[in-house]
Amino acid sequence: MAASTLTEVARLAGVSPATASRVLNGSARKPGEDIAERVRQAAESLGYVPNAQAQGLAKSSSGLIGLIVHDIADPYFAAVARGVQAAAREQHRMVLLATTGGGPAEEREAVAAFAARRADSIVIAGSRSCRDEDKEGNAELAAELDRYCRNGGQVAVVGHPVVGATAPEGYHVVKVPNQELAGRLAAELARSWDGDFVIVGGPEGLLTSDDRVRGFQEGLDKAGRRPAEVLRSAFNRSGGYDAGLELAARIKAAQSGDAHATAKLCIFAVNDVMAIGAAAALRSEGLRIPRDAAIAGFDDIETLRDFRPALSTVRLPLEDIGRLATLATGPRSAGDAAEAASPGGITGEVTLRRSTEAAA
Amino acid sequence: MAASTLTEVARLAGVSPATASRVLNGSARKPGEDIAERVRQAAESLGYVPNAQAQGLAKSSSGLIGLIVHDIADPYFAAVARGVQAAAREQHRMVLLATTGGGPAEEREAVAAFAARRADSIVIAGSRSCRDEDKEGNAELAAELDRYCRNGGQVAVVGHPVVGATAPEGYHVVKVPNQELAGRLAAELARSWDGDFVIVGGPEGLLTSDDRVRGFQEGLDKAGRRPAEVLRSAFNRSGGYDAGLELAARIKAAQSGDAHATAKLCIFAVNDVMAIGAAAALRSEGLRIPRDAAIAGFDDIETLRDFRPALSTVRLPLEDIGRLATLATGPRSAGDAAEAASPGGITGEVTLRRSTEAAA
DNA sequence: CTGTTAGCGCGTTCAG
DNA sequence: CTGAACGCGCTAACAG
Repeated sequence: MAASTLTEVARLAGVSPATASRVLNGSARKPGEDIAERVRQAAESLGYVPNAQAQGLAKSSSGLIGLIVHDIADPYFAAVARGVQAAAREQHRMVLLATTGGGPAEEREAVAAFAARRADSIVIAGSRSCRDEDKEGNAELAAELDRYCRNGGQVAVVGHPVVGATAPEGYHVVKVPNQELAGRLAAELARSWDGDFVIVGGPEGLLTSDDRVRGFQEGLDKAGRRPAEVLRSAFNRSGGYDAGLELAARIKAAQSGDAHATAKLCIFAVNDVMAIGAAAALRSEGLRIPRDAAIAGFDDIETLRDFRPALSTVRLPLEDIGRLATLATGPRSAGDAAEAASPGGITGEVTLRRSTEAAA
Repeated sequence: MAASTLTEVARLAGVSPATASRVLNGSARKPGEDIAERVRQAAESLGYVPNAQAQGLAKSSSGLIGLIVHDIADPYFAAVARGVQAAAREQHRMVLLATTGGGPAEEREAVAAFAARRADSIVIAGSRSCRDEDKEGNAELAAELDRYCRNGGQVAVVGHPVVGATAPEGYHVVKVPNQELAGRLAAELARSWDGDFVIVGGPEGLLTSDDRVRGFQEGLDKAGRRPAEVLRSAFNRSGGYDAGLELAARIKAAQSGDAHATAKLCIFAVNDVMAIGAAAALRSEGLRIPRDAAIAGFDDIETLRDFRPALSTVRLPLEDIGRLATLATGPRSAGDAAEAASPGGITGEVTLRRSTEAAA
């Protein structure tokens, strides 16, 4: 009761399997139109569906592209995934999805699984970590990727290269100017904001977070402001919420204290989701934005754009990032075309909105 | 320069490929521990990665599960995808992702592609459509699914069966009580809301939308309220926004009109994303919620929970839905276990929040 | 232009 | 308990 095979189609059409293969798949040479039609009819009537596994085995190329994310329900990754999916579709490839929660060990597992499935390429979308506890995991991940590339696989990493990875043939990095953009955000904010700044960052060692923190501090410095204090918490909504609670307590203390000359705080959360969490915490403590504190994020997540007060942030073309990563691992021409389309690589845009307006 | 094969491992270990296969994969028969260790060492030193394509060919079972969504960046689908992914991972299966934009023709394509890859099962997460224009597409999709099931594939559809599909062996439907829940939402709203209701629905013929519209009307009826007018627009944020603009105009007209006795409107958008769009439109027209109008959604999308005013909605366990669909298509035991775990199937919960509070 | 042959890498009978 | 042979479905070299 299994699906019908090419051989069966060929038999029904009264030709050899090779001929059937030539007409049903884009072979270089075209059989006669008369016989071709017969084969097509046979295939149709049998409901023939080619076995991609067998094709892959024979051609050693699967048409599969593996995508590794921390969490597909996180809108950041969902947006990147959309780009990957769209580009894959254009290239007639299919996306294999793996979610890892961000641990290098699980990422290594995912790479191995993709390698086993003979995925033609792999896109790693999640932020890299260089924490000590991840050191071993990173090394193993690097080794796995290295082997994968040596076997002809293509890899694209968003943001930073995998820590410790040598850069073999077929290893691409889609650079995201997190640091520079965070610096520009700081510069723009410094223009309209007199008070102090606080940064709500992810765990130390998360490269994306670290870049944004560093860039923001640089921006402040160039604007002649003193460095911001950095609060560390989880790189998600709940981390932002925790940090927000802490900040709310401080703000309320300052407000009720005698030294109420303390200027208002501007909070920079290293991503939008954390910023929303922090904002929720402030609100739950009875504070209002931007009256009692300003807040800015990073990424410009689409779903969050209707949030009020509108969140100041840095727009990142997440979909393009996914698309670019995919194209980089695709056929030669596609990668070049992508490079030609956006020569400088990914770029973002500081977007100031209501949440950081100085007016009380 | 390709990956090393089982044969190479066997040669290095000085055994036959069959033996190597037996030790490296969970075969029924266990070779001697001494030789097993030698094989493992050889595999390790060669960096052997089994070829899943070949395994699949030999065993005719790929360990792949195909997931079809309208748009992976839509938080609804992203949440379902997370559940599917999690369940797949537990079963040591991998997820193949396809996004179709909702058209039956593209869904058919996706099913065919999954079938070609010999996915063991397919989960279809997007709402079904019974519009006339989709009739032909639905029929072809149904035929494709039918064939897939006949060839031993497992299918799970979230919400409604594919229109026109016979229900072959291996065809499961994860039922979602949209109608009943919408009815309960209407009932609860009717308790605290005196004014009229308006429904912002998706295009007519979108089954999920239709169910929610119908259920809401039923709920109103049972509560002794008159039926709500139904506005139709796209089943996404932008559709909600369009409808919101229209409603804003009406509300403003009513407010400035002499007959200002017109009671306030309560808007029910058939999903959260549309509700947020509608809310944004009202706001952009200078109206406030719930002062000038109340609004409720459906789904309880996680990312939207920090939205203010907090959105009244119906909580749907999206992740569980994905998980259940996946388990239903899995090994016999898994499906039964899932059924045992939630015997009545999916259930939701009406959640009233600030956006529909009657107090001005 | 078509048919035949030989693998792709692995699981799984069968003998030994 | 091990090894040799065959087949999974298809493509790519040859031969006709």
